[in-house]
Amino acid sequence: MPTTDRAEPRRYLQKAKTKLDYTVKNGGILLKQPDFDLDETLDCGQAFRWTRLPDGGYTGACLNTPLTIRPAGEKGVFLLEKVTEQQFLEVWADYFDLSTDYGELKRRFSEDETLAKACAFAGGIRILRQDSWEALSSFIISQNNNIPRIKGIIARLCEHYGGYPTVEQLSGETPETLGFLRAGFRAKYITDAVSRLQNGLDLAAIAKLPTDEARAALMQIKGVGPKVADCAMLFGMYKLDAFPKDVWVKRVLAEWYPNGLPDCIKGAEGAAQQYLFHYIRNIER
DNA sequence: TTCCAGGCGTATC
DNA sequence: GATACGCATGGA
Repeated sequence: MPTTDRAEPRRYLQKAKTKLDYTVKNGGILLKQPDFDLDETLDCGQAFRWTRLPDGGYTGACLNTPLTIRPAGEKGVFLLEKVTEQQFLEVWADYFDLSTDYGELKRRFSEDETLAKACAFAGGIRILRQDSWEALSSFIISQNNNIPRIKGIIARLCEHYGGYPTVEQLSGETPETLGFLRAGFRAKYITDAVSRLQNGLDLAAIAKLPTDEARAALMQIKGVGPKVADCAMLFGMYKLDAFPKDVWVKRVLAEWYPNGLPDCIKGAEGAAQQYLFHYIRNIER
């Protein structure tokens, strides 16, 4: 699928608030971005198609635009291989949310003592701006499931269709014909989402709704509850105020915020959620 | 073997 | 609205 299928291309060019620091080099892009860590961003349960390479690089894709990105020596410097400047600006600067100042976000969050620790623990987390359908379908598959198996199901899905399937490509499938995914009870949720998206439900339109209305619209789909809806909104519609409450975040709330979340995260609850999610998942095991 | 996983639908009160 | 339970599959 061509990159023009992304819902809001050229967002970086339209809405840049921070200076992009990059150079064109060796047929790729050398990116300098201090608030960015590949493990913390690409292997933290936001997206399920990135594979870690022996040197700490990652290979994966946004819809069907592939990428290999590697650490380029010093900390905070990365090489995006075989990427033109135009593709970098139109796809990857947006996908990696390079127009958002995470340094400023972390300073704001760090007014809160627990969040200060979470931000210091993994300061290289960024919110990936994924395709809305890819994020929605991925998180439908994620429910009551573990990350290695989620990756396996999505890998089988992409292998079968020769890339991430569109709603159109899935329109003829039934839970039975999707048996090759070994997705269990989630297969019928995928086909229900496909059916509704082919019959009026419109992700691009939902993305423009206020968060509460968007959540209600997404929850019409069978198998989409509050948590999956918020993940679809946070990772697939860049609604930073979405706050997915999974088992880990429920532990965060019970153990650290029995009296509610601090005001310093207002408007960026989803980003704060990622720091807290990663923190509790990695210190309690 | 048993427990559990980035939950949700359904039944029941 | 709250709580209890089943659910497909397979990693640990």
